[in-house]
Amino acid sequence: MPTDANHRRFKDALYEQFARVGKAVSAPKRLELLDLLCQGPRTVEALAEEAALSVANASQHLQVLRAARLVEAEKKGLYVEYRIGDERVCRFFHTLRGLAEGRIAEVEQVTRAYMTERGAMEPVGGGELLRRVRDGEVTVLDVRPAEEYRAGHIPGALSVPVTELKKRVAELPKNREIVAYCRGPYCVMAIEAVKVLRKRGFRAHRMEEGVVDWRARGWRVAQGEEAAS
Amino acid sequence: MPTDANHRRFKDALYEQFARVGKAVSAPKRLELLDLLCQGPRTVEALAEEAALSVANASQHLQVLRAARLVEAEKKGLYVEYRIGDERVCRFFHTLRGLAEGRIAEVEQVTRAYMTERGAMEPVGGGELLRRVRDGEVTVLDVRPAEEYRAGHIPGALSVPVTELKKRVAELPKNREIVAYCRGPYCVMAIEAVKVLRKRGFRAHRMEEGVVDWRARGWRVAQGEEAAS
DNA sequence: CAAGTACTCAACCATATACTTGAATATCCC
DNA sequence: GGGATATTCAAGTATATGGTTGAGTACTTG
Repeated sequence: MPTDANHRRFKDALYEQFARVGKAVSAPKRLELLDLLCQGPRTVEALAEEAALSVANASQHLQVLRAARLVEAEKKGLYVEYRIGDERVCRFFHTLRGLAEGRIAEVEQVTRAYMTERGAMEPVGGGELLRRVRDGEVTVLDVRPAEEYRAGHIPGALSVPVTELKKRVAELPKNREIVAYCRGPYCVMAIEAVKVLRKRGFRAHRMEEGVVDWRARGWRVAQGEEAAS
Repeated sequence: MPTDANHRRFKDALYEQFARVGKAVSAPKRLELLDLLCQGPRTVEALAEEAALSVANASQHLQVLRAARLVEAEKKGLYVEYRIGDERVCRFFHTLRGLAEGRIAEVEQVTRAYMTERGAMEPVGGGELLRRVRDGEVTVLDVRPAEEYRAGHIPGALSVPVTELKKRVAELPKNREIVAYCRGPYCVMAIEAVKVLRKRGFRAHRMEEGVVDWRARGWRVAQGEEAAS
């Protein structure tokens, strides 16, 4: 029997399976959806809205992601809730993103251009800031939408979506340093929040890391509403 | 100014850059090339041969990988040597493969079918075996082609390509346990080697892990010829 | 059961992609 | 310089893919 031909067939079959994952992350919009889903489960409509897609198109992309087993869908009454398949999927996405950041110069160019135009401050972050956040030395603000906070947040963080920040600024302690975070390094919500806070005299900083990075470090992630104050 | 539209443009540009990496790993053959390159640098011809591609086609795939900055090319006289861009690229490939293994059932089906047909033995491996290999408690055999051994091998391993094994079996110590490794879990060279060795009365085992896994653990990888005995 | 909502399906179009074939380029060796 | 070799380029083809539009399905609510 032609064992060489068999070997070729096996390899082809194997890499074809691996490529299912590759194909799933080969479209920009699917990466955006995946990124969003790493922040928490969502309905098709919500995803379409946030990624600037038609609902039908979003649905199709989600089915591709589902076929590659990267995301899962669950029918909840009238809605279909999509969620990330498991923790490793987010890790994988982050690995891909990190690789692109490290090796594709255009990534930095594109972000730098946008961030400076937006007047983004130094993207404070890194180990020291993370440690202070973890040890509770600062007031931590989660400025993402409330559902994302509920799906998972840094323990001790207050949920103040950036859209409500101006209204609720009185709730914040004036004398303590504030660290705001959102979805990650490319998310502008925390940048916006810091701008607002500084204008009002707070000592505020932005943390680049998001919940996924937090979890990746093996630190605990809290779920649900914030504890009563 | 329409800052919302700008934001959309930024996101689109950003995810498009990330997708360059995704697109690069969306074709089975490119994944195979990447896998081979993780074992060591090679010429276009050698890659085409091993991946069962025409030279022109291999060249085109390699250019796609290069455009995504995953591999690098260097002209060496008449040949062009392709190599992995950096360590992280191999890690990324391994992450992708691991994700596919963990989440796509077909991967296991396909391998199980082929492995049992080939009469593969239990895929011994895991922490304990790795430890014994690292601590030099067994004779370690690198059964890949000699160039791959030269590009990087487990310290202390002997280079005995599976193609030469039968001729050179006399060089091996009869009383010590032997552990053979090759490119990784889907590579059949070590399986073949173990089969040959056991038939000749050696106590031989296969290790699933390859050099990339070894390096990923932060252990030292040796390069060049083996030390004179 | 009728109306409304959230999602999926089917058909369609434009473009992108994998692969082939044959020619062009670059380098080495004589 | 001329011939041989390794790689890339260019053109062509069949198929796959991302996106649109409009109809279909499944569930909820009145």
